Amino acid sequence: MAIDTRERILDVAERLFGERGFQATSLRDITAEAGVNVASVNYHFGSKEALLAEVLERRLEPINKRRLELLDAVEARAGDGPPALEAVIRAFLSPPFHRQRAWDDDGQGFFRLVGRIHAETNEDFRVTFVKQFDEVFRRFTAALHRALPHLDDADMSWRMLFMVGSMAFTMSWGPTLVARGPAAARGPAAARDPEDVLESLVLYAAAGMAAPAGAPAALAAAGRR
Amino acid sequence: MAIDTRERILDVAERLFGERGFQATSLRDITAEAGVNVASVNYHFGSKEALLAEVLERRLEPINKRRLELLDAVEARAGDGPPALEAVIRAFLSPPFHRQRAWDDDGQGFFRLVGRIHAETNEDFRVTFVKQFDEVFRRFTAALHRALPHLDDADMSWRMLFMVGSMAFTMSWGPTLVARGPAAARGPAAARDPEDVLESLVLYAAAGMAAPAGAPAALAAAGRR
DNA sequence: GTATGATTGAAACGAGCGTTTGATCGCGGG
DNA sequence: CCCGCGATCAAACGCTCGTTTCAATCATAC
Repeated sequence: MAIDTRERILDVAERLFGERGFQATSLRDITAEAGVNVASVNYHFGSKEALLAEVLERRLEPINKRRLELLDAVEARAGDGPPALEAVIRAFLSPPFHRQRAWDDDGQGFFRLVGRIHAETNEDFRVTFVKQFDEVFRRFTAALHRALPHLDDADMSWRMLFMVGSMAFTMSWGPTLVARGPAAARGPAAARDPEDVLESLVLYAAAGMAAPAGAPAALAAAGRR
Repeated sequence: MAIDTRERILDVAERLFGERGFQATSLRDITAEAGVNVASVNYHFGSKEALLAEVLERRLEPINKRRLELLDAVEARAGDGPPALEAVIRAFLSPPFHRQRAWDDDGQGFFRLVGRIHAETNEDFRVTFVKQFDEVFRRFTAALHRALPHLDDADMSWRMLFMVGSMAFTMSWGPTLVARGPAAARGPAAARDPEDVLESLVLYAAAGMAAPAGAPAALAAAGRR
């Protein structure tokens, strides 16, 4: 019926998974909206989980490729010296945002899906999901270590987790807050361009990353407990 | 059968919702593990969603109360001057962490649940969920505005979103990464005390919050695009 | 000791799920 | 012309879900 059944399923699934979550979206919801038969999902993808994997990979692959390209450029510019912290962080954060030209764009489905996926599905799927980022994490960890030599491995790991958390949360909640959030989180100009939010996030993450390393609690304990 | 059926259900539900997510946990899973009848959930709570709401409220209410107490103390100490940024942020971030004495503690269920819940359930539930934080957000927004007068409303809203994102993500993924994360996110000392992670997060968030305000993209566009 | 209202129990309900089946369609190559 | 094959379709399968029913049980006050 459709020009390309596979593509139609992927498009609708991306949007619905993003809007309602993976578990809460049924294959019948997807296929009805795409105007295709229920069986076509299992025919083309094998299972609902495999469909999710393909939805994610279709978008994440180019995003992670772009991240590495941008990092290459930043490191080339730095030569032998340490790369510029803000540039490294921008290389990491900007690719997913550049799919999102406006908060109510068509790309919103994927945008929110990526935010959601970090907290959904089971432990096994998390491991699979994380694997897609292995090289990206390795490269960016190394670059950030060069830019921030005062951080040890543990500090760096946790701070990267903080940064990813800010990003994921913004992608997941940004559209909600802009559209109809609580008064406290909706300033007069809160609904800014996604590009502005990216800039804001880059500044925030760069400052957070560059914060002085704290003493372990074991050492500070006497003064605090 | 049990000493208190209600309490047993709440305890098990908290843990399973945290481990597997809300949608992926069935009432039969919960009641079987709690050793009570399936019907008792609907008898005591009315529905599965109402059970989730009660699981959350049981923990969030004291946490938010504690946040406001700590903020009161910080503001009292500041007198008429601006409150100390790091102290305000610590007042916000520390209460949920203080339930989590170790990464494999009993409190882990709730810890992960709070992280999860930010990305799960439907849009309607989000609104309900956010309402629980109305006063907390208002008070902390005001305090942070006093500590950081250079930020406008929009900047402040987004940066608070970033901070909450780091917190939620850490609560959701921390246990996973500590237990069996990817090599890149597992330094030799990554599995530090939750208290250390809290300190790390406070430093990160304080530095991020204090970052200079960026120019809107519209103004910076010429130089960037 | 029995009446009473709260609680628990086993069983079933109807709906919806992901998946499978087997017939049918459309169409390019022999 | 029809064969073969990938794609699509309606229908059904088996299962699990949240919820409901209604009888049995318990604790307590009289």
